[in-house]
Amino acid sequence: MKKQVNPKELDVLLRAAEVACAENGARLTQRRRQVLSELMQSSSPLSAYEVLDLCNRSTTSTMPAMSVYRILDFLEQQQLVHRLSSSSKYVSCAHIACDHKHFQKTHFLLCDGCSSVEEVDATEEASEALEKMAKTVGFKLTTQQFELSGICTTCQDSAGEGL
Amino acid sequence: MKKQVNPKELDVLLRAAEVACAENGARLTQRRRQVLSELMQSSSPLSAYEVLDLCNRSTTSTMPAMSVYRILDFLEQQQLVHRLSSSSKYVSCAHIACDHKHFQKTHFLLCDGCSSVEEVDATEEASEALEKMAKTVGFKLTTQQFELSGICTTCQDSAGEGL
DNA sequence: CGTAATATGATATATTGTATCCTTAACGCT
DNA sequence: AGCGTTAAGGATACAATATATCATATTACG
Repeated sequence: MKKQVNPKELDVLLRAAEVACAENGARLTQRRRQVLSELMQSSSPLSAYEVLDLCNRSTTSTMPAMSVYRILDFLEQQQLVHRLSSSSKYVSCAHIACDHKHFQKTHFLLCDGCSSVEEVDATEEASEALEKMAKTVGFKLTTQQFELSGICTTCQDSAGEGL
Repeated sequence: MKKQVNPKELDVLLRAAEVACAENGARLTQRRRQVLSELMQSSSPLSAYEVLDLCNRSTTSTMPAMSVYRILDFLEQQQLVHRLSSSSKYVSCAHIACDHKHFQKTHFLLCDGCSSVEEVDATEEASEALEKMAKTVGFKLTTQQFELSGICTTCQDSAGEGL
């Protein structure tokens, strides 16, 4: 399970996100911050409309769905959130506050049990094996980012117990 | 580019599909055959509604969208078609007429250029590398099937020419 | 300040996918 | 063949996801 972030951690993350945007000549506006914040606080991926509901619950003004999609697109471009195509949901990037770089080789491990998502880097080994695989049919890979289903440690452990 | 199937090849494929269903105690009904047939004849993935339109264009009676989804689900269970989650589209399986077995380790190479799809088996090497990668964060993979973007041979070749 | 670029609001609509209830077709059995 | 059971498909409604477009507001910056 993805751990909950406390207010202090959240603040650190949001500041880091702001810096990251600034470095790209972009701005982390109030709305964008709000959307990102909701995703950061969620222990599992959220749909665009779930994000919308959370945003509109926590403020007086109401945001249209269109804005959420626009903002999610923006945040995705900034590598601050990732879209999971297998579920049409969004997660905040796990590497916002560290100096981690994305090389288009990030993978997502989706837990069948608790819906949590683990973001991992491709190993050189895996990456090369996939490129080689593609090469056998003449394909030249442009991106490597995919979603693998499985069972996380927590759910593996709890499977034996209780029920 | 996926090659076009001629009527004779199509017939062979459909017969093989019929046999495959029978082996599972399932039936390839007229409607299911129709849906599968449309997918087999398409050189690129089709959305459910594209399939629907093709079906309703080629017959007098009209099928509701619900039926297409039901049938696509059925065909997917029978491993006769695959759903590409990155585009919400469907392709017919490349291994209907051969004795190929699916081990939940089929991958799809999606060409950015021509939208064609190549279905390939995971190599042992890639599969193991991915399992190992997952294991480093305690994940146990349940399925391995994903979609990789790239450029196919044809599009690579034509990129240098012409324009 | 004025203006261009960026961001957001508002509204409409397209696309993808499900729920539900009912009718029809196939199958298994005496 | 007749009958009950199950599987398949039709009809309708609607939910969820996503985009197009035009108007307004905010920001950057000369």
